Amino acid sequence: MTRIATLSETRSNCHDCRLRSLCLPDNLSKEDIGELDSIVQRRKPVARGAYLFQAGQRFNSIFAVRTGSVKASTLLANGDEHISGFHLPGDVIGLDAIVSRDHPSTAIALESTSVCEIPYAELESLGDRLPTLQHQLVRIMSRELLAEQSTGHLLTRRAAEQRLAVVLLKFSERFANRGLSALRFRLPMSRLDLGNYLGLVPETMSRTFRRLEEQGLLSIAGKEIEIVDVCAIKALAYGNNEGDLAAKA
Amino acid sequence: MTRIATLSETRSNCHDCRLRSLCLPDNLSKEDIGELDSIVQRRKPVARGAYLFQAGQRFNSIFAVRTGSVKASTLLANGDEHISGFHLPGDVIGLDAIVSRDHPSTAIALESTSVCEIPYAELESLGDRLPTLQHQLVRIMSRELLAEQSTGHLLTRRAAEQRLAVVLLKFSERFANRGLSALRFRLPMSRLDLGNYLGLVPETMSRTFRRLEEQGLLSIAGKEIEIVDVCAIKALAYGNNEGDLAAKA
DNA sequence: CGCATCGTTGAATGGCCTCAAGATGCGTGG
DNA sequence: CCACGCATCTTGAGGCCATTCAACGATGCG
Repeated sequence: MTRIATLSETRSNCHDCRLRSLCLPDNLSKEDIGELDSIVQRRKPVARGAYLFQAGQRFNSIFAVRTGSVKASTLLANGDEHISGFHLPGDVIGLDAIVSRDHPSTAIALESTSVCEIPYAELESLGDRLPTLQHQLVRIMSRELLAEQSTGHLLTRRAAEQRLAVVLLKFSERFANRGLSALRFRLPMSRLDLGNYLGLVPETMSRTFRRLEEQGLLSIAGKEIEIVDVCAIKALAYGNNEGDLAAKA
Repeated sequence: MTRIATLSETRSNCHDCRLRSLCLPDNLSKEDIGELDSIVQRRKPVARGAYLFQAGQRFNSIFAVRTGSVKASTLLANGDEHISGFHLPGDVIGLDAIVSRDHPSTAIALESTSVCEIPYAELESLGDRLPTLQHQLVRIMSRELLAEQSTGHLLTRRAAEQRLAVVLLKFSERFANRGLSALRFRLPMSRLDLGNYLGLVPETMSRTFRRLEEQGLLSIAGKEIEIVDVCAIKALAYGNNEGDLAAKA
């Protein structure tokens, strides 16, 4: 809200952004980045719990997370919230709305979060002139599709411990891609939200975290997670899962 | 394998394709469709059980399903197969490979299946000249992303009956989009594959199908499915799920 | 017609959900 | 700085449902 903070936010640009390589400017020339930069809108941070956009709302822009984190959720017919994913800095949000006129899901900041807003009509026009930018948009969508597939269904089957192991490894990888530690990180969401995402109730989340800590695989302090035994976690997530279902001989 | 069948296949083109509106040619001018058509390769059908491509294989082309059906699967570290999705005529396959050099998953024909192969390098070049084609590619990827999100996690939570109800409604919708009946259709995959996709063992699949039939919601004859009570199925899938977990007051 | 894959049916085990209650943490206001 | 209130998190006991194990029936293909 202060003038100075707003200024320091707006002063930033794509070229100096340390998340550039994850985002739309990747592979672009210096001049092209300047053109992209001119259509990017940087606003003041979104407060914890505030909406970036709501489901059903008209789609106008995609958003790139600069700092903070965001959860994507939909409201089920019975009133339950269903969380479809979490977004970290460098992620691009709203790509699932391009095909329709409206946002299919709601985006809520998990903490104070600053985003770059990119009006889609202008991005599309710019892409018509800058093939490299267009290709990068397609690459980012392909990346999202890949991530969605690999997580979406690794969570369908498998026991609670395995689901948790998978999602922790996914976050570990994502933090590592952003230059942060792969073994010590802070999960930005509550246990309730993470459980919602995994299809587990909070009680099971609590018990499962405790079990993994007792087995010496994790060290937990609130939202701070330390992966103590990476090999064991990986084996649990992807490896020989004797407790798995549909085991083929 | 016969000469005539091959000829009748190769004779087809994008402009006459009845799946045009679901696929890349949608929104394109007649001339642009001709340009797209010139880079599309139509080969003889892929036999049941044969690979379109395998995980790890170099990515060169995307594929559009013309007739038949395809399952996408990955091999887990323990040797289990994990099915990440099913593709019907009009679907575009391989979009998740654009970001990397290699295919992340394997595509296997569930029946005799004919596809259009579209070399991606040529599509990209063509897209640089034809903005409408480029936009359509982005729209298709957005559509896939949306579908992946909505199915991927509706299956995470929920009981067996609800998972089955959700997936049957998804197929119903997809068949309807292709001009087929929304209430009577033939599932192209085995119960084992469908169970794998849903994270349920074959025994549970069998029992769940039978239970829905006994309740008068379905009529089943092998792979042929008839949805008898659509409302009840929808209520089960999305509605008031008292047996659901994480119910919020 | 024989074999292999797929599908079905029946018990028993185990894991996750439900319900209930207490503990912890954190932001707010006194 | 402390007290309060609320949301989040934890812990315990019990029940339900999907998996497991085992065996049989159906189907389809050579």
